[in-house]
Amino acid sequence: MSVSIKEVALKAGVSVATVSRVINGTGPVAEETRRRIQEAIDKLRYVPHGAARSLITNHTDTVGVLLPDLYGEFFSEVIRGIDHAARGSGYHVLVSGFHSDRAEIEAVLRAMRGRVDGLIVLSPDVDAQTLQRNLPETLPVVLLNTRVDGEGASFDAIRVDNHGGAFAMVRHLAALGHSRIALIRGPEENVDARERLRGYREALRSLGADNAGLFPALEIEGDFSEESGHRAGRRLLKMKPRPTAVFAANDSMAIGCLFALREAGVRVPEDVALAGFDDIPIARYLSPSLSSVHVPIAELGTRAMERLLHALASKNAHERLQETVPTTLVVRGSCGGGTNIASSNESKLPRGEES
Amino acid sequence: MSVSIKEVALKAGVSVATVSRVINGTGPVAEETRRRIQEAIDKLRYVPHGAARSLITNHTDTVGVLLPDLYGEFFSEVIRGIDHAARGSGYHVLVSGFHSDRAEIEAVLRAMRGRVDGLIVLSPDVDAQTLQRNLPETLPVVLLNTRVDGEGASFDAIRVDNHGGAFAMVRHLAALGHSRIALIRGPEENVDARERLRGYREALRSLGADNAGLFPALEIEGDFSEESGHRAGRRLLKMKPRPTAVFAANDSMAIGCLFALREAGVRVPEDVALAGFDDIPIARYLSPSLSSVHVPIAELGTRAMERLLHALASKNAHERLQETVPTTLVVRGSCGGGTNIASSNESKLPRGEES
DNA sequence: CATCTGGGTGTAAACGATTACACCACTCCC
DNA sequence: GGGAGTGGTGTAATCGTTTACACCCAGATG
Repeated sequence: MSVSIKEVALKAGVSVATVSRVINGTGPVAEETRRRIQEAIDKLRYVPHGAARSLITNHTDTVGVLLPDLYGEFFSEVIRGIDHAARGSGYHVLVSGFHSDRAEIEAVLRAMRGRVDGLIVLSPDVDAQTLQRNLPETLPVVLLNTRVDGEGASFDAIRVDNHGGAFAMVRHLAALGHSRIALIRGPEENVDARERLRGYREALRSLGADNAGLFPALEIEGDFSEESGHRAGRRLLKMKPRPTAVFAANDSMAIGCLFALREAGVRVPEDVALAGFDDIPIARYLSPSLSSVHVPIAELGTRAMERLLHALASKNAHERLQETVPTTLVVRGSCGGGTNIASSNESKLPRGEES
Repeated sequence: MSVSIKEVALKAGVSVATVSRVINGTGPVAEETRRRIQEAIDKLRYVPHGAARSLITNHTDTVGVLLPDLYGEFFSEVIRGIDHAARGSGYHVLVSGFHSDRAEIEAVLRAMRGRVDGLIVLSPDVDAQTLQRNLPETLPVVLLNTRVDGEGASFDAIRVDNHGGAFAMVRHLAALGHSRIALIRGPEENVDARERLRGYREALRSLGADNAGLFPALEIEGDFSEESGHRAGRRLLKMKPRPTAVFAANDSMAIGCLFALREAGVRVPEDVALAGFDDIPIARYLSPSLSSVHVPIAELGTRAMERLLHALASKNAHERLQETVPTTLVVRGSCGGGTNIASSNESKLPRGEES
């Protein structure tokens, strides 16, 4: 099998303790001894055994990341943000996906014991209770876009200002003169989707009572996938009177919808205005370029990691925080605010954190 | 600290051995005893300690994935494929990114010792030698799109048929009547980029000697990023005579280039035909939709994981294989093969594995 | 000269699990 | 009734590290 510290010690003619000391740079070692040991290490290609080490030191230098699905640009960006912050502090990242049934998430959670020092959980579908029950309370956890109701205060949490972003986008579309604004919803059980829906409804309500009566009819269901956006686009075209603007609860669905509209020969934004949510990188490269609510995705990951590092540093005795990251309105061609040459009318309207 | 097997044993009034037997379902245990132990486990919320367990059992049920960068859809797709296959077999995935300098990759490699049972390394930039030197030879490794020269036979390897795909695409463009076909190259040190370049050059050469004299002038450098594609697009517009077709060594650069062309009011495909490589999911949603060389990305990850599982099952005593995954030509609107309504002229031309 | 100091080193006990082996109490069978 | 099984359990070694503690041997100090 693999070479262990004992064999190094044997070869160098010293005890394992001394070898350990030169590896970790702890305690005094004579220069000559150090040289001999280093030589043995190199010659034998010795590499310390991570599991053994973390068994005694009680830390792993690894953080776990739990994601509901490894699909799409959103998650890859989050991971990138996390990995970046993690590596900067000498941590490794253990990524695990799960499909949202309770049994599986419990299994994954338990598998983390002894392998990670902390956890970042991104789970818009599963509530914090399930986590609570399956984790030792000594383990630092940061929740990302996860519903925390009531007792969630035992975890740190970061979430995106979904409500505020949706609200702002709908108001923007209305300001452009649209009165029949449709929404392509996200999945029912997803907390992001619910918040965006809430933002949409409240924006319409804030625009006057007569609109308020209309909105249920202008909501079309979707599940965040491009395909569901495509289906929604087709259903939308059959509605009469046809909506003059469509707000998709994420960019993937907006893209699917755009595709459906184009197939039908409907022009965007001339015939129908379109907007999405997330502002994934390709949004700007579509044509017309897609207006969207910008979410600083990678930054979200970075923030989460920073919070986790902080928890780790204070041995989880720190104050728990619930943080909301603001979103930004990005107006491009697809909602017809100006010309539809993508690059010329891009503008960012910063928004506060009111939510 | 966390609750250990000893405390469970104490509470249930049995020895740790019996508790272990209940947990792992090994050996006979009286029904009554089992019940008592299970009760203690539940009450104490006991979860076995992963590191301790893997120290003695000598396996971790975890595979490591090393990626040069966590950026973009390509990598997220690969991870998705790997994770899918891994979970299906009860393995976890430890993802780590690195920036391509040798020191960092060595550090990451060493950190894996004792934490993983096997490794999938995706490293188009770093050669296999460095790996060889920093890994115990008992560790199963699958290389993905990595250069293996000479002695690489000690690792399994999977790679994409870059050469064949590029060759086919250039031939296709030529068949459409283009004679001035430019290439936006990928980074010099990247093995995928090099193979695509080789395919491009050989295709031109195969088309006749007079073309052969031209090609060096029609190569523009890039680095696989959208931004470099954008720059390349601008340089391309200044060339005279202007190329009639552009083949970008990946889709990201094609997108950047498309953007540059559009800014300049140059129509695609009427004025300039455009094609990419990878066929990332958004390719079909651009307008015009992007012709590309399809690479089955997630499948690549899945295959790699399957090979790794096979190696694991045979304790790394299996036969090493070098496999080339075929690519497929996907003709869409951007290269002007027919009309440019995306959905109507999409076609896949299957290709063999000749390379 | 005895004592102290401190650098350099080894011994052995952890860490939290798994598992070979031994043991005991039965039943079964000749 | 004495072995041979067999189901149920405990003891203790083991995995590869780290680290508290003890030890030894200078040289310095009183």
